[in-house]
Amino acid sequence: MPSPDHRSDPGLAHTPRPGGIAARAKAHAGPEPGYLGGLNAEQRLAVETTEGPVLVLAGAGTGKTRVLTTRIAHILATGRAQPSQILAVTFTNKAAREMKERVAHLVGAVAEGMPWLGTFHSIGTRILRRHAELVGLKSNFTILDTDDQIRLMKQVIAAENIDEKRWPARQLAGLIDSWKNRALGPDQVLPGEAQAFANGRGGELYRLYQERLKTLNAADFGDLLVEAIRLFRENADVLELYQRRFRYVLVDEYQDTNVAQYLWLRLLAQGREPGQRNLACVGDDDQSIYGWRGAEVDNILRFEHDFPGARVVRLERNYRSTGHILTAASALIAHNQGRLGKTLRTEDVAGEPVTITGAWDSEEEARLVGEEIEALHVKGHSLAEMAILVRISAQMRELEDRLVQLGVPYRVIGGPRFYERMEIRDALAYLRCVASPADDLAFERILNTPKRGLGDATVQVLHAHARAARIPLMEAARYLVETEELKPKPRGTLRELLTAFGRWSGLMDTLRQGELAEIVLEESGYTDMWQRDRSAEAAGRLENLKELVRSLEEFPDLQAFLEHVSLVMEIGDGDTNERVSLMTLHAAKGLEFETVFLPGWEEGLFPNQRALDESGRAGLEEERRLAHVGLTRARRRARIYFASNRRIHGMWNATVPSRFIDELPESAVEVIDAPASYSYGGYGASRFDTVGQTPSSYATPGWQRAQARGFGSPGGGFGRGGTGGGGPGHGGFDRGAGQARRRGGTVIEGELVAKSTGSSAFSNGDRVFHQKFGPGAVVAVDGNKLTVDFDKAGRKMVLDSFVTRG
DNA sequence: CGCTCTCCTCTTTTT
DNA sequence: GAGGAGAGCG
Repeated sequence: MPSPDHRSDPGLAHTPRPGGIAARAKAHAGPEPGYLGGLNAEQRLAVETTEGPVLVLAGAGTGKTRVLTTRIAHILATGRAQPSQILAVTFTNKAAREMKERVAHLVGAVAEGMPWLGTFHSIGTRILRRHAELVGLKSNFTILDTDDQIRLMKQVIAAENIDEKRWPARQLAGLIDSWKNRALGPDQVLPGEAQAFANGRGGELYRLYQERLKTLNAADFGDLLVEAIRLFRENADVLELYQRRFRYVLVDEYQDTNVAQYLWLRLLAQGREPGQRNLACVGDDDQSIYGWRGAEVDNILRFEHDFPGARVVRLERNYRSTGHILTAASALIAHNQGRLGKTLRTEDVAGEPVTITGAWDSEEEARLVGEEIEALHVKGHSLAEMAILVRISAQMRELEDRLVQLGVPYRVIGGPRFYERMEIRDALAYLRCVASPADDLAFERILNTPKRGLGDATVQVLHAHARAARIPLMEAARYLVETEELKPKPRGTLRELLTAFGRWSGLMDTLRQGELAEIVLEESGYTDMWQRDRSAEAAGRLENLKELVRSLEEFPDLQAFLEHVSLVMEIGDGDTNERVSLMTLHAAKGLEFETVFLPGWEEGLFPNQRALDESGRAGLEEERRLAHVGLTRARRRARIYFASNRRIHGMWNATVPSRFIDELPESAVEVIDAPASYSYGGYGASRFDTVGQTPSSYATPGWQRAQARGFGSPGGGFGRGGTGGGGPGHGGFDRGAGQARRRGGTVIEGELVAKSTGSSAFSNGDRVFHQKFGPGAVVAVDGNKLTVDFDKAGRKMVLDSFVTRG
C-alpha cells in the first residue's frame, strides 16, 4: 500500500511510495500481507489485478519476475486457487526453476509445490502423455531432439529419392519447424511455402515425416505444442477439463510466444465462464529477440485486441541501471517503430557514461576489452560482475584467446550444451536402447559406435527388413542373426551386441541406473574407445561421461532420467566463482552485471547483415532490441567497442561502426580515444547521420574521404599520414594489421612479464597438458610464460598456470 | 569397411 | 579459419 499513513503490520518494512491506486488496493482489505511489502504502485496493481486478462508490460529491470511470483503468492494466499489450479508457463527451465523457488520462498513450501508451473514444452508433454492415444501416440512416446529430427528427415528424403545435397534435411527441418511454430499441419501448409522445398514436395515430406514419427512413437519439440492443440480442438471434453482446472493462467516472456503457443494459451485461458478467463501475460515488446525462431511480437502488440477488456499495466521504474545507461538504452530503442511504448526511468544517479571505443581490428578490440577487465579487477571489481556480450559466437574465440593470455578466468555461457555433446548423446543412445528396444534412432546411432564393423551395408539390410516387416530395427536384427542374409563376421558381431543388450535390459531392475550405465559403457567398449583416443578432447569427454553417470544417480529411475534429458537440456549449474562471463546477447537476456562489455558494434555484424537481408526493417528492429537488451544488462558500466577491420569467414573486411552507435544520445556517451592504438580514435559522423539528427561533434572528415575511396574506414590513412592513398584491397589491410600486431606484441610482453612471479616450475622438454590445446611439449620458458608445441594444436604461448604436467 | 582428403558452408537458440 | 560431410581410395 503506497500511502504513508497506512497502518501496517508490525515489522513490515516497506518504503512508502507515491501512487494513486490506494483505493483499488484497499478493496482487498484486511491486514496487509507481508509479501506485498516493497512493491511499487504499478507492481502492486499488476499483482492484485487477479481477475480477467492482464498484460503486464515490464521493461528491463523493472521487477518482472518479482511481480509474477508475488502474483502467484497472492492468488494462493487469498485462497483464490489451489496450487494445482494455477498454470504458469515459462520458456526456459531456468526461468521455471527460479519461479518455483521464489514462490516457495514467498508462501512457504506448499505441499505439492506447483505441479503446473513449467515450460510450454514440459506442460505440453504432460498433457499429451495423459491423452496420447487421442493423437495417435502411446503415452511413453519419446521426444526427439534436433539431431534425431534431422536424421529422420534425411531418411524420409532419401526414401523419396530426393537428392539430399540439393535439398538438405536441415532446410526441411527449418521449414517444418516454421510450420509447427504456426500450428500448421501438413494439410494446412500454404501451397506457396510447400513449393519452397524439392519442387513442391515440402508438404508431402512433412506428412511422411509425421507418419514416421507416429510409427516410431515419437514427437519432436514442435509436436509437444501442436499435437496438444490438436488434442484440444478435437476433444472438447478434454479441453474443458483443463479449462476448468486452470483458474489462473500466467505467462512469462509473452513477447517470445509463437503462434502455436498463443493458440495453446488461448484455448486454455478462454473458458466459457468469465471466472475462467484469468490470464496474465508478462512481457516486454522491446526485448523480443526471438523473431527468427517464430516468436510473434504481434502477440503482445495485439493483446488488448485478442482479449477484450484486458487491463494493461506498465512497469517503467527501473531498479537496475544508472541514469546514463538507461538514457542510452531508451534513446536507442526509441528508433523502433511499432512498439507499445514505455519510458524507463530510474531514481539512481547518472553514473558513468556509456563508453565507445574504436579499435583497429578485432584483435586490438579483444586486447582493449581484456585490459579494461584487468584494470577494473585491480581496482577491486569482481570478475563475476563483468560480462562480455557478443552478437555471434564466432566473436568469442578471439576474446577467449585474449583472456587466456592474460590469465583472466572466464566462463562461456550457452555454447554447446552438455547433453548435446557427442559422447553424451552416444551414451544416452545406449541407455535409450536399453530402456526401450524399439528406439530405432538410438539403435542406429550406436550400432557402429565404437567401430565394430557394422557399417553401411549392415544398416541397409537391417533397414530393409525392418521396413518390410514393420518392426523396430533391434527386432529385425534379432531375426537376421538367425538367417544367412548377413555375412558371418557382421552377423557374429551383431549377435554379440544383441546378447549384450538383452543382458543389460535384464539388469535394469536390479541395478541402480548409474551402475548400469557404467556397465553398459564399459562392456560396449565405448569408454574404451575414448581411453584409446589420444586427442586433446578425449580426457574431457571421459570426464563428461563420469558426470553423466553421476547425474544419473539423482533420478529415481532410467525412464525419469531420459524424460528429464529430452526436455531439460542442461546439467549442473555454472559456478558463480570469480570469472568473467562470456556469452551471446541472446543468452544474456534476463541476466545483469555491474559492467557489460559490448564488442563488435559494426555494420554487418551488429546489426547483422543476414538479419537485414532476410527480414528487412523487422530484422533491423529486432537487432536494435538486441542492442537494447545488451545495454540494459548493465547496472553501472556499459562499454561499447567496434573494430575497423574484422575477419569474416576467414577474410579480412573493412568495417563501419554500427548505426546503433550513432543512435545513442551524446549526453549519455563518452567516446574513448584508445591510447597506444592504431585504431582511429573516435568514430565518424557516419553516413547514417540522417537529416534532422544531431551531427556528431567527433566527426572526422577523413572518414568520408576514405568512404569515397572504397575503404570502410580511414584505416590505412589515419594517424600515420599520407598512406591513405594506398588504395583499397588487402595489401593495405595486411600492412595495417601487421603493424598493429607487432605493436600489440610489445604490450603483451609488458603485461605478462609484469605478472610473472619468479621463474616457472617447468623447463624445456617437459610434457604438459592444456585444457584447451591438449598434450604438448615445452620448447621455451620465459618467466611464467611457456612456449609449447602441442601435439594437435601446434605451437602456442601459454601461461604456466594453464597447464598441468602430463 | 574405414580412413583421409577435399569441398562447402558459415547468425542468433530453447525446448 | 574451421568444422562437418561426402567422396574416393586403400
